[in-house]
Amino acid sequence: MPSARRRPTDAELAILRVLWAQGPSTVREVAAEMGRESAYTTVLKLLQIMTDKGLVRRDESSRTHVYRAARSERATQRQLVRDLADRAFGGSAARLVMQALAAKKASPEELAEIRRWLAEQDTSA
Amino acid sequence: MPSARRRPTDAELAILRVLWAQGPSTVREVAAEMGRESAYTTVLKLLQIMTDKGLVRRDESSRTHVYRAARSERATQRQLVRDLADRAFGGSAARLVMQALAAKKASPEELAEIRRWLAEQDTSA
DNA sequence: ACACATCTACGAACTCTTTCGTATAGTTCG
DNA sequence: CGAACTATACGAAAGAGTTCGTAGATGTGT
Repeated sequence: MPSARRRPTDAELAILRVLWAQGPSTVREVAAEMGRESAYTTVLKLLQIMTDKGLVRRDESSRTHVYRAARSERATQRQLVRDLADRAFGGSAARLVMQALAAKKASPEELAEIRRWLAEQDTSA
Repeated sequence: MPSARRRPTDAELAILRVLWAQGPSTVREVAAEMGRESAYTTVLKLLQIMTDKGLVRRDESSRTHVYRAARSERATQRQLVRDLADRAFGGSAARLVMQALAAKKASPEELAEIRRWLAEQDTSA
């Protein structure tokens, strides 16, 4: 039973981002948020495919279907991070972390938040 | 002038990992390291494509060409992290970091290393 | 020289992703 | 009703990625 969790493609992720930000949405709402970059039917087709893949759930109770992300943003983020760690960092999340900190300057506030997080880890150890 | 830096595909990344670990290598050496997963000519074809894309450099001075990664492992890792941050974390590396720490348990040693890194950032600020 | 091994180049097939046009059916409102 | 609008479904094409077989050139050993 290969429940093989595949990572969302780029286009799929773009749609998921809208669903996470806006909550359950119709095709039109998603398409509107994505600007004129992609035609209405392109978004529709993607959402249909994503429904088949289990990435989104579809409420068909009204004629205009409403879609929502099947997995939370956090869970998906974790999956993507894990995947990247495996593919490019020998499975080490810690090494990924240090590259991440180097890749984009984090604001002092963000650094503080990370320190806080690390401190919590310490006390619970 | 689209110098558009695209991220390496999965198969390309698998080859880059071998080149980073082993240094400049022939097709045969790369293929050997990757096991029987992919045929010799598959690796060859990939390396040819990667040469065109500028992901690897090819030394043709001897009949058996020698390939090496065009960019360092670190630089590529940073690019991948930045790309993931943009696609899934609203561009925030810090948020990516916290998901990374949550996604895979880091060892105490790794956590210590991260703290050290953060401390350095502090003094240089 | 000949047989054999090894190398690169190339093309073709197959899959996956992305895009959008068209068909068709339900809804609204004059 | 019927015209205009809006929805889903579907097919098809274009592009990207991956795989590998075959062809042809080059090197090696007897």
